[in-house]
Amino acid sequence: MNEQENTPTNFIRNIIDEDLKINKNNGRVVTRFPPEPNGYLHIGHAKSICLNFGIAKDYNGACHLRFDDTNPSKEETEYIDSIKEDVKWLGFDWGENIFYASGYFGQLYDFAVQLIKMDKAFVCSLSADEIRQQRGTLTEPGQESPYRNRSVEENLELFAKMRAGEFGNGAHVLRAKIDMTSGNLNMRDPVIYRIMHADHHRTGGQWCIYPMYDFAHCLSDAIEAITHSICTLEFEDHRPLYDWVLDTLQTEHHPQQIEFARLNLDFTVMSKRKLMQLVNDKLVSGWDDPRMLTVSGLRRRGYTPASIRNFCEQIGVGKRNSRIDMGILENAIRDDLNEIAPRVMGVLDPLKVIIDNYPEDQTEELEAQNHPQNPEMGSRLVPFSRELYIEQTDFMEEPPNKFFRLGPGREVRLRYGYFITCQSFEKDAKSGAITAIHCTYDPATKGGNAPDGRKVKGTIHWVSARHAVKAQIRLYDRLFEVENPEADKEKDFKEFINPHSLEVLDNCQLEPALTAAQPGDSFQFERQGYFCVETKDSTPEALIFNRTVTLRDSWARENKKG
RNA sequence: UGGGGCGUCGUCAAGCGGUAAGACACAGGCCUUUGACGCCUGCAUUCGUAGGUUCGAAUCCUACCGCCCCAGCCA
Repeated sequence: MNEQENTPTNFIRNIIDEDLKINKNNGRVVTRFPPEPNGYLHIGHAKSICLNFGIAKDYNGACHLRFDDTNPSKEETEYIDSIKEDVKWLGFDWGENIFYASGYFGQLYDFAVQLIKMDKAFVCSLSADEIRQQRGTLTEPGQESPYRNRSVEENLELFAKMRAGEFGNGAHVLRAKIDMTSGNLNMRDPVIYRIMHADHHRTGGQWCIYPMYDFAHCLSDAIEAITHSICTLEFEDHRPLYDWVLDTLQTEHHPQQIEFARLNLDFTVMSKRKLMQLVNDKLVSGWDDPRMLTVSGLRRRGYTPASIRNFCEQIGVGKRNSRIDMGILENAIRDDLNEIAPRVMGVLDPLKVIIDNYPEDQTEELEAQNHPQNPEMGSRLVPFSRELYIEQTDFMEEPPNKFFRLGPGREVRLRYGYFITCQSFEKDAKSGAITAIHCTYDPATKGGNAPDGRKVKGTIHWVSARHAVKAQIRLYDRLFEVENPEADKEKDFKEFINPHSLEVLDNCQLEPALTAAQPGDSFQFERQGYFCVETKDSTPEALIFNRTVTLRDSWARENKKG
């Protein structure tokens, strides 16, 4: 499907439009997506990616991919690789503009020295606990550190020694000298450098002091001459510090920080920390478990890049804390797959049908459209024979009036096949389960049309038993049972995991054309939903499909209503 | 009791002083060899509340009310 040509506007685009009007930044627009490589990207990051790269694209600007790798104790190369893969897969291109905060460590160090020389920063030798105690509270001002008035010379010397590795972790920190009485806690002489004897995944053992976010981020933005630095709401309180650093250092560029509301989705959690817990506690199979709202999970589940981009466009960008309905995400993937997925027949829960008046050893090849709305996608031949499988749910012993499917004496159409009428059925005496049904077919209705013009209300899918390919199908449901797993203050979010979020069906019967399906290929199993070939576990000998999303089912809804 | 934000349909969200877009959801109807898709219709006399300014306010002013974020040597 086509993505909308004109992206809906939002307050950030309005700001940029205004900036352009007054020729701010000489008309340049440069954004950046700055992930910390400490986890996999999720749908919330996708929103930010679409926002930043989308703006760059629409304003003929650029969007930098910059890894905010200032904390070696949490970051790993594995995450860098996955992030790059995910951004690319989503359809965005950073071109030459890939950067690392760690690439600026030298410059950042020099900026810190400059701050010290301006008497705007000092080495503080208080412990972490002491600093916390002296920071004050939300309503009381903090106290100034006893080390606040060290001489510039002493600060310079101490900072050099910090860098040289003469002190252990935590012995000293470098703090900006701002205002311990500020109502904004971030301005109460924030720590901007800490000692951390740890190898960095990119700079190795070169450094044993690392800059804090508030110092590294704004300066990285300035170094790259970013024009609009878009981040989430919780950084609103940091903006004064962002501006303070750049103003005091009088950097050539001073990007504008703009905050927007992060994405929250119903029935899931959206923080890397919590997603990591699910992985580590083995509650899911990994970061790319198809139930995870990670980019890699969605990809494995069968979501397309276009569907995610459309979703991000539909939800908009604002400053309100909101919670988006899962239905919007599902609608986005249905919308895309409806256009592009070939149609195919597969029976998830098979029920044997014997067509008593069909010759025992006969087989026919019936033509089926790959996409009824798009004839260009062609057709295929589907084998038909005396014994078939239909969906267990397509037969009822005592069907209600509005049930359009099979029941004793009822006639239905087999899609692209024949009209069949149920004559009798076999039932397991003990369990009461229907084990097989006997039908007769009308040879005149081949292909699905009755020459006498008679109509049937129902059309059901089927598969020839003799020709069927057996496959495993994994059905997914929302990972959590409650709308907001994080809302309960008493209970841990993991207690709300939906025990039925994964259901594995091992006896599915598919039409033989599916043998040729390749990992990642998506199909619509008619009347069921969209499914894709599992990328990790499926083999040509043992096909495995993931259900991406069901089709809308107004019959099920009607039933629920009662 | 400090500082920073936010309050427009069930859920998102436009709107920027001229008389409430759109999307999803929902309800009806049409179409149908997918109870899918598609199509049509309906869906906020009202914008957290109360005042005020104005010919005119969701948009400006004032005061309340409610919700979110901040006390990492995390980002």
